[in-house]
Amino acid sequence: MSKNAKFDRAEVVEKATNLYWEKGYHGTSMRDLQATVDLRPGSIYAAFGSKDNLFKEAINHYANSTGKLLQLCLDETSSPLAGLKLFIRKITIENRENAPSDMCMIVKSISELTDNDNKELLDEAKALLNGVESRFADIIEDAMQTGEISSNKNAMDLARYMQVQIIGLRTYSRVNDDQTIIEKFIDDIFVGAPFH
Amino acid sequence: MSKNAKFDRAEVVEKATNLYWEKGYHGTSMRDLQATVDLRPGSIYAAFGSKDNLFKEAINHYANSTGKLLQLCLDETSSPLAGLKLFIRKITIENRENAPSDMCMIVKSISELTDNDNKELLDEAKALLNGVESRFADIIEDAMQTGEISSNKNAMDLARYMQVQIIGLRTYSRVNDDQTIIEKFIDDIFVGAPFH
DNA sequence: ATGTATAATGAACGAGTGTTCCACTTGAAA
DNA sequence: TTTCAAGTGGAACACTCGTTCATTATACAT
Repeated sequence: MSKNAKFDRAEVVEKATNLYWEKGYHGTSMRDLQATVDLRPGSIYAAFGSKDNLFKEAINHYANSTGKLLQLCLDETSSPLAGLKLFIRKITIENRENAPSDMCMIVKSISELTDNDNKELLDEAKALLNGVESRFADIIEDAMQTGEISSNKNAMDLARYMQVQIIGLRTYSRVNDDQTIIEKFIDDIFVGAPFH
Repeated sequence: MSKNAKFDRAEVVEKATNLYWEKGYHGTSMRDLQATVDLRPGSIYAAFGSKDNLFKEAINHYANSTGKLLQLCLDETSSPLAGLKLFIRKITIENRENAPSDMCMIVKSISELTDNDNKELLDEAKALLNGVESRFADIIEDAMQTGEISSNKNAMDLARYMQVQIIGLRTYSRVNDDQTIIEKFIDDIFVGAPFH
């Protein structure tokens, strides 16, 4: 063996994630990254291999953190739907000021990446968004089990509905960030047609 | 006087728009543009000034075309809401294969541009999206006049609701492009809570 | 036919891109 | 204390970026 006391990898990924999240894949240069994670190219490339690879690790870290936040919301509320609602409130309102961007990093990535130029990263982002959707479906099935939602509904349909509302709302909130309007919209999501 | 038989400016803007729409602002290089509009840098810079300026013209052209499409949909249907629904169907399903991207170019731009690095273009895009929203509000007010919608609803609220649904659905359709699901979703938009 | 103002061309500029390479440093094993 | 594989720093590479500008081509007025 030899030396192994390097930088804190988790911390580097966290910082890289925030930069990619803010500026997007194309808007972030390796020199931007080098500066914000305070590492020289040699170290970054030894640890992550390429800009693409670092991005992949970043977006996975993002999805992971978001998943943990969702679980936290479910744990501190009394029902699946209440947890879901708290989660939406957190990402659209409460965590807004500290977040690098108003929008979901996965959605931003899906929006800017193309099949022609960045197929691999795009597919990664799509897979992660699908992961979120099936997590939503699980939660909704829990809600059907407890009777919070009528059990003759289709969980996948509702999960999809949730997904569209959140994507739409977060993007919309970049143009109109009136907090009361956003809050009202969140309330309306849960009395929307698919739930009846 | 002297020479004035130049290239067709409208045609150049159209081609530039499609490229920006597909690849985004950062993903499109001036050399990409030079190739697709078949002009040398000198001509482009004489006519448009800069990459930013050309983008501004492109996104305005896009908003204009979309506005015309919406009007067309209203003209060939029997009610404001039917027109709106046809419009949504067109942009999400019918025009899909010919379009450079599944998503709305304005939304893509709002998603990728930042206040720090591209404030001017971002503000332009936001203004255009707000323009769409007030157009929606006008249409909804028409629908209230004809009794298609209860007139104790708030037109701005409904316009905002439409906006969020369209943004969410178009983005979502990039991950799941099952046509029957998209169609079902469009139907559901118009029986959604805000309409009752 | 000639002169002239304007448009189009494309080489070139400096700065920035992702990435590589190698000399240097480090710290655990011997 | 010596050894040496692994980690780090930073100059440099080949290329691309947005943009400029001197040159050449063009078409109208005379």
